[in-house]
Parts: sequence; structure tokens; C-alpha cells
Amino acid sequence: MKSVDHASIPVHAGILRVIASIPSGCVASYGEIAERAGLPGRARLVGHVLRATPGNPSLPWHRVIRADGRVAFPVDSRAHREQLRRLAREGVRPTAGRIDMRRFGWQRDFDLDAQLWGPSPRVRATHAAQ
DNA sequence: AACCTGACGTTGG
DNA sequence: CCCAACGCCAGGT
Repeated sequence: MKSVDHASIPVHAGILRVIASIPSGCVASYGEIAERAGLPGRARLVGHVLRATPGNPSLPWHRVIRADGRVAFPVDSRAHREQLRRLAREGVRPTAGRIDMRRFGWQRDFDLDAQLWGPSPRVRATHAAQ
């Protein structure tokens, strides 16, 4: 029976809450999750929490990827394929093995580069809806 | 306590 | 592009 530090419960809950709020069709890095959870620099903790999290069907764990746009699991591993499969189902597909954070990143809204290279389809759709 | 290993990220060479 | 070195810190040995 693994014991969990009592004081860490809110921390874990906060991280899980942030992950749960990642919109479908988007991805966020471990570091970004940590920041949004008020824990800057604690990217690894996000990984620990996910690893320790029981299979929760309502948790979009597949939307969490590394900052370099690659899936954290080893290529050709079961989990890796599963994650890409889930992402593909939401329209998120890697290009040359990496997911383009410019297009699919949760931060796209105030991505300055988007101002230079043009808004992504997702951003256009968002603006059109407003 | 000491050391190792990660579902990480950044920087520098 | 690859690699090493840190910074980070929870868990396992």
C-alpha cells in the first residue's frame, strides 16, 4: 500500500484538474501543466502524478506531451501507440514524429509567432465563433 | 543516509 | 542533430 503525503493531495488534485481542462484537439507540455497548476519548474512532478494515477477514463492524459512535441513514452511501446491513437482521434497528428506545438499547443492563443505566420485553423475557428 | 531512475525542461557546446 | 550538465524532486533499492 503506497502511502501518499497528506500535504501533496491538493497538489496532485490541482495538477489533475489542469490536465482535465485541456481542450480536445490540443496538447500541453508537462512544464505547462505544472505552471498552470502554480508549480513552475515542476514538470517531473506532473509525470509522477500521471504515472501514479489509476486508469481514469475521464482524464485526457494523452493530451500531455513533452515540450519538444514528442510523446514521452518510448517509440513503439504500447502506451506510445495508444497515445497517438487517441490524439489522432481528436485531429492531432505528429509531423515527422513531432506534434507541432504551434498548431496544437494550448498556448496558441497568444502565440506571437501565430501573428507572424498566420493563425492556425483552430484559432480561426475560435475567432469565427465569437 | 546514499544512490539511482524517471510519462521533464533548459542551456550550452 | 546529438550530447552533457544542471535544476527539479518523488520513489524505489
